[in-house]
Order: sequence, then structure tokens, then C-alpha cells
Amino acid sequence: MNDMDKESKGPQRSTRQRTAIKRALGAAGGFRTAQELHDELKAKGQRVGLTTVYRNLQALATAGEVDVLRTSDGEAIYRQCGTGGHHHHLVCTQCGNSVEVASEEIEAWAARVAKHHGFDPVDHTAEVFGICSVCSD
Amino acid sequence: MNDMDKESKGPQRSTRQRTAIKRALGAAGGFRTAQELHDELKAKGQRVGLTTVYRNLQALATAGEVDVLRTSDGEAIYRQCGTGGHHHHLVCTQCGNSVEVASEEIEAWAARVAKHHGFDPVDHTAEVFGICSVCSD
DNA sequence: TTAAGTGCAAATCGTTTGCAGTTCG
DNA sequence: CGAACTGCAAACGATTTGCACTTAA
Repeated sequence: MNDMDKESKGPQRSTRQRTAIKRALGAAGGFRTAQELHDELKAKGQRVGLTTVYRNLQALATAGEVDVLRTSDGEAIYRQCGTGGHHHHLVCTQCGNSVEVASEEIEAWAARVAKHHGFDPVDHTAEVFGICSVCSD
Repeated sequence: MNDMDKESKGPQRSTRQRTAIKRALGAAGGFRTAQELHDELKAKGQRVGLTTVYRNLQALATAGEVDVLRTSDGEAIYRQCGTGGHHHHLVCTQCGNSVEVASEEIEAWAARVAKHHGFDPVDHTAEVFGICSVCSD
């Protein structure tokens, strides 16, 4: 098995469904579950199978075009991100809206903590959850 | 700090099963899924239903006696933690072993980021994954 | 005694897969 | 045409729940 490729597994064809999914996720501007996205597409009159939504989201994530997070109850949530590089998020737990946050601070902290305990750092997570100003009104 | 409100939902009786689960998780010294714990108990000759493992792990988590994280594929992993307060983790992705890490730095960062974007901070995650010295040899 | 706790089997629920039909290039 | 892609239905795997039975206090 050779799945070491990170950014080289993107989709290869352009289809109506994939376009719709990417557009919908982009328009969302925040994190969405596959099912939410599927519902939003349906509401817009776009006919896309739930399976296809899952498959494309996965493919896009593998290709590095979208970010994937896990809610506290294990559901996968996806977001189309602007910056290709590594970053973290500030997510509204109410509406899913989010802000990308870059932080040297966190990277340094992760590296330092790992090194200090003799770990070979591989990865780290750091997300902030809260209620955005729109939702708290 | 007042985390007494969160620790008030603990179990009320002492049972053979609960004791076994707590002991096994304590002996593990790192993160374990409910199923792994169930297997380890079985291997030790302890008779505990998988359902019971799930229920107790959940109860202990609610009571604040164990920490819960999610693996990248959505599985819940549990760990018995020494410090009752809030903290983060450095986890070996190979053996599940982990170190508790307290960090004012992260708390401050989370609060600052949230405030800066007009969010009412609710929670945050920050875990570092890597390979521990034992596993990297 | 009696409510909390347990365990099995069945039910959920998000997600994945088999497979036949469709479509991009 | 042929490999990708799609979608439905069935399969999956982790977790939860209904319910009758145990057991701690």
C-alpha cells in the first residue's frame, strides 16, 4: 500500500456534482458535515447523491483542498480553506462559521512539548470553539 | 476556578465491573478505545460486557475522571488523568502512551483568538501527536 | 427492598462499499 | 470506447438503547 502521497490524490475529472459540492462548501464559509452539505444542495435544487458528497469530500480532503475536523461526537466536518498551508480554526459551534487562524505560537509550542518529552513530533491539533457574535445576539 | 459543577455527575455505586474498568485504564497509562479496554479486560479474565465498558467510560468522562479524545477516524479514546484540571496531551500514535501537558500559553492563545474575532470562547482542543522514544527505536 | 448497574440483542447513525448504469475526455 | 464517476441499496463499525435480570447499600 502506498498512500504516502498527500497532495497528489485529487480527483481527475470535472463533473456537475463535484462542481456543485465545491461551490456549496465554498459558499458555506464554514464547517459543514457531509449531510448538511447534501441538504443544502438539495435545497438549492442540485441533485447530488449523499454517497457522492461523501466521496468527493474525502477526495478533496486527501487532495488538501479542504480541511477536516471532528466534532466532539465524532462527526466529520469539512471546510474549504483559503490558505493551503497549515493553520488552525476558530469555529462557531452554533452556525459552523469559522475563521482560519495561523499561529507560529502553536507550532512552536507543539515542537517544544514533543522534544521535551523525547517524542518525534508528527502532528498536532489546536482548534478553538465558541459562539460567534452573530449567534450570541 | 470552579469545576465542581462538572464533576457532579459521577457514578453512585461501586461495582466489580467499574473497579475493573478504572483499574485497567489506569494500568494502561495512555489512551485506549472502549473496545481495546474490553479486550484487555477479557484477556485478564475479567468478565465485563462491552456495553458496560462504554457506559462507564462515558460516566467517568462526564464526571471528569477521564479524558476523551477523538482519533482522526472518529473513534473515541479514553485516558485516566492524574490532574483534575484542564490540560492537553502529547500522544504516541504508535502505542497510545501519553503525557499530560498543562499550558497557560494555550489557554491564553485560545482566549485571545476568540476575543479578537468577537467569539465567546467555549472550549478548545490542543493535542500533540508523535512517536515516543520507546517506539522510535 | 429497590434503585443503580449490568448485559445481551436489537436499533442507531454516520460512513463505506458493491455494482450496474452514466458521463467525461 | 474506456476509465472515472455517480447513485442506490446493502454493508459496516462504533456506539446507544430497550428490557429483563443482578446486586450494592
